[in-house]
Amino acid sequence: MDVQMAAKRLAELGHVTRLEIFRYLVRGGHQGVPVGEIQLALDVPGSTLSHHITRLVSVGLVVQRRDGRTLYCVPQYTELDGLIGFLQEQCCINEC
Amino acid sequence: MDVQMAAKRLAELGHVTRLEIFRYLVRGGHQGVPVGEIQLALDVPGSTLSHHITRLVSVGLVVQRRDGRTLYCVPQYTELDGLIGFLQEQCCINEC
DNA sequence: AATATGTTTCGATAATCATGGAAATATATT
DNA sequence: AATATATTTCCATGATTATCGAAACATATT
Repeated sequence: MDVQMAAKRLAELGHVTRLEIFRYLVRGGHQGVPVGEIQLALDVPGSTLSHHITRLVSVGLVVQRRDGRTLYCVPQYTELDGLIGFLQEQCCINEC
Repeated sequence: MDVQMAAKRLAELGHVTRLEIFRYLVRGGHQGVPVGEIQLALDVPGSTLSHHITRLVSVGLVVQRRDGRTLYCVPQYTELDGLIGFLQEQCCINEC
């Protein structure tokens, strides 16, 4: 992962609401969580929530899958791992 | 580390210039790097650089130490570790 | 086809952030 | 004290972001 992509992903996770959304998704597992369930759980207005999810999707941290009327949001564990790896590489040059 | 602090730190690292500054500091080691050296290395105008460093300091990712005329910027490895830990906890609930 | 449910897009407003030149501050040297 | 070096603060401008109600869109059910 290059530094631009890392920065973009860090920026998207760098917002409390989005970080909480992502956390909620990760806890939900690989099958994904419906947008409506996130809305209920985190108590965020639909339009605001949609905006934040769009941003997470735009950097590849979340993927959406539709099943009938419900849209499932699936956290991309691999991308998060990559981001963690990037930070660790930075850190470990002089530390680990 | 609570979610607010994590989000704040992620947000500050979520900017290419700041991420590059931090990377440069980490590679510089524990003794720290003078502001002027960062400026030279990354080719950022002084006022802009100062602004970004201030932000990194404001969330505890960098600490400054003065020696004569030069201000050394010291990356806080422990805080970065904590942030990485936070992300890993999120990730590992369903994955690792 | 009409209605209900789930989610997004639109649109407007307020807030925050990024940028960099010029001037100011702090410390050192002569 | 005058000058040089290192860095910041001030200031203004432009850009991006956050917020959320209302309306629109998509899919399902009756």
